[in-house]
Amino acid sequence: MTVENEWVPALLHWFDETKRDLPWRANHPRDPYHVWVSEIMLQQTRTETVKDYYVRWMAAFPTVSALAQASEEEVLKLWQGLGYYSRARNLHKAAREIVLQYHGIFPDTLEAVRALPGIGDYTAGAILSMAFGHAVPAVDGNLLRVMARLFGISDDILSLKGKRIIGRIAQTVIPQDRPGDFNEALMDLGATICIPHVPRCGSCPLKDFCTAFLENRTSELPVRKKKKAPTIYEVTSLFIRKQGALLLHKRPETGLLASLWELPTFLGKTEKESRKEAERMLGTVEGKIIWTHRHVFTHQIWQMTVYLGTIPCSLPDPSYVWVDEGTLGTLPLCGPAEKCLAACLPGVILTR
DNA sequence: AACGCGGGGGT
DNA sequence: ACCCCAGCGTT
Repeated sequence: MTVENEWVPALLHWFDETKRDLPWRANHPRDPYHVWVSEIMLQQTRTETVKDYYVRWMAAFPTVSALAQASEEEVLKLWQGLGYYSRARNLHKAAREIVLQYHGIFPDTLEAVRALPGIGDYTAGAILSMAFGHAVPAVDGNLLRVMARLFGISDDILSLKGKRIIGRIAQTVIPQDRPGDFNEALMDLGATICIPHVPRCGSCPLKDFCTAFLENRTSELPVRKKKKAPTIYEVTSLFIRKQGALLLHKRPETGLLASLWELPTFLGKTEKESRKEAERMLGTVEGKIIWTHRHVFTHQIWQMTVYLGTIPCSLPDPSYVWVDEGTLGTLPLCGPAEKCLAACLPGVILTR
């Protein structure tokens, strides 16, 4: 298969003229640690959201070894609110591997980078191309969307087949002298022009080459499978204070919101069911509702009711802890807890 | 291949 | 109400 690639110089020229000014693009040449952290933060996360987290992260953990020396709780605290918390745990784990196995020097081969926890095909390609100049495509949602439109590919872009077809084309056309710029140019184009719903084809540097534009198919491409509907849970949480301390629960080390702190929280199919479970675990629930909230995850919805609770005579297990209100700011809180406490404990510092 | 895993912004 | 975002790991 031959691939017409006259669009590549047009893309690179457009990138040279209009590339976005982002915190992780400040250094030249790019530092692999900086590229790595930014790419992990950007997984499934918008650029605007990442900016502030990235700046705070680099101030706290300026190098791989600084990150390796931090505690997991510090790392999670900086990640609080960003979501997909295994990303933070894997960054931390990988930093320790890099220190132990590579003397703190970021590895520069595809095999070694790809083997680090939290780094898949996309992130490996991004780091190798941007930090080391290797001709490896970074196949993310932007690249898949842009290429599907450019070449009129109607396979599901998230299927293995779709990714394989597009990845092969990208590997063929990626310029050996500017692989990192090529990947970033496609991301900028995907983020600002070739956007998901209604692309801004009028200002696209590739419109003369784009199958979807020329055939008026931009509304049909790319093809993606629909996601399944979330499960709805009724949730009872308890707000229990004792002498300036608040009863919190540390979530398990795996699963949803792993290792984050929350108000004691109990899920059920019905409100009554979740409240019964709260009673069984911690004793009396007072009738007073102090806060309600609908928290939407990707695949679950929590219909939450927070009650005032009485002080239990005993705690079920060591994951329940009385936390002094002055130290709440040092704990990584999960989203629902952070929102509830911001509303119910005005004036208490929740961020370090 | 399907699923779990967050949170927020856009339409 | 959806949709999607600079995806990865597990099953």
